[in-house]
Amino acid sequence: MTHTPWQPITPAKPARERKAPLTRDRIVDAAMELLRKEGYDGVSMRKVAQELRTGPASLYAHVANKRELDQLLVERANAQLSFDDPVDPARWQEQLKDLMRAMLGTMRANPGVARAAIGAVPTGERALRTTERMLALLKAGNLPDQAAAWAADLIPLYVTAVAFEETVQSASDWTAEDVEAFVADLRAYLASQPVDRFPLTVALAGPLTAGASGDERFEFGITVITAGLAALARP
Amino acid sequence: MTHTPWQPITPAKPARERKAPLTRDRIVDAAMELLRKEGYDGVSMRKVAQELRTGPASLYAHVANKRELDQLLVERANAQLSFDDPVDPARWQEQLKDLMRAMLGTMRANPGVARAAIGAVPTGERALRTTERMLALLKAGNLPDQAAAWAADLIPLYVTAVAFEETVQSASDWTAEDVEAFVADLRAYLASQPVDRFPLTVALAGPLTAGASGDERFEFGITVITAGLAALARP
DNA sequence: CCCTTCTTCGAACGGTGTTCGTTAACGAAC
DNA sequence: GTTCGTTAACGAACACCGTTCGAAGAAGGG
Repeated sequence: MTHTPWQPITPAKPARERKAPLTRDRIVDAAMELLRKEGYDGVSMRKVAQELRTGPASLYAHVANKRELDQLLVERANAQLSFDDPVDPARWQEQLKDLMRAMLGTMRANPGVARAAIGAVPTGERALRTTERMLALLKAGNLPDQAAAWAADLIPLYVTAVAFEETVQSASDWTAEDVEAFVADLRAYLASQPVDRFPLTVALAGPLTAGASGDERFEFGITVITAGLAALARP
Repeated sequence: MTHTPWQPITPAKPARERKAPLTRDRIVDAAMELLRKEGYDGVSMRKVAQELRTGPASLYAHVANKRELDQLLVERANAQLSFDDPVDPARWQEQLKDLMRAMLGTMRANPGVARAAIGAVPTGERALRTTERMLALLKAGNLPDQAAAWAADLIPLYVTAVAFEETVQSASDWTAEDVEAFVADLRAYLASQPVDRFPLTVALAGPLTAGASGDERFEFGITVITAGLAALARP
């Protein structure tokens, strides 16, 4: 209905322009940029493809699926971690805390990575370096093998969960003031509960909503975990 | 092309059949059933509506959006928790562990709830009861207010993260054998790493992959957390 | 009986991950 | 130098998703 008969059906030549070849790395680059710019939900196969001036189908020649791309993003973020100071058995607890802070740091620097990392067994080379470091610190703390191994599972789980919670909270377009207002609302809500049914919740409405945006909560968490691990150390 | 001229254009009467009125509860019921049957990804507004023999738009008169429905599901699952034995200061650590076990239990019984709960501040009435119970146990353990409050945040975070990891692992169609095979593969992968770069990872390949499907890992976690909290108790 | 208010819901919008089948490009073999 | 086979690129489509709009029916009050 739109083209006259003498026009060829195939529109002459799209003349596929010569462009830089698509590679895994270029895909991860583009995805990472998108992740930093727009968060996890901003990373879709379509947008990544568009960034590379192509269609979504082209990506599947280099990446199995979205989950694999997610894992590659986690791996890329993990690569930013580096452990300079050598393991010092006398300071293993502080060094372990430093490692957890660093892990949270990279996740904060790349918002959305936590969402991709949670519930994905990290098997990349970079993740292995982190695991190795963690195990070294735990063994320096004289933990039994099984305890060290399970701790190496527990720690990333906690750090990732914290980071994930943060990125959900600051999702999309919340400003610092929005968060503050939300926390204030929550505090008021808790304080307004019936005292006879929830006496402690009402009494602790303040502490419960304290340090929501700061690092104090996280510091508390890593203190608890480190202390708990130290309690398991062999004499 | 299908109806003859003398038929009226409008098909007489859709005669909207009289049906049980849609309510919040019926929607949550249907969603909960779907959640249990097909996991979190099986719960979509469309499928819930279909289960109720209506269209997705109908749900929005009773539920603000998907996030609210998720929270209602979490609330529903929380309602299954009950705390019968009174707080006993002498046994606060064991009682706290029991609470964590119960929380994980309800999340396991309703696969997908963890996914809905993670990163959502629980403000429902049932969630408050859990918080209250937790605070009571922590205060029984002589923890300072701020420590108790932050612990009441840390504990659900950990339990939810564990449950979420489990539901991702057992997502959709993995059988117990599949999980076992995956774990075996992972162990072999870890053991095959270069010894000079990852000595501990290689040496601990066994412990690292132990107890993946059992409760030992979780027991380890709650032991660490409880011990860490006990270390913060006021003298 | 009418008028208002609320519920229901078909249709559509703009997104998502993924697959299919065709087309273009390139390296090797003749 | 030309042909051939392999592979990367990609347009189009599929089957979904959450959400919105507007019209139609039901229900209640005056």
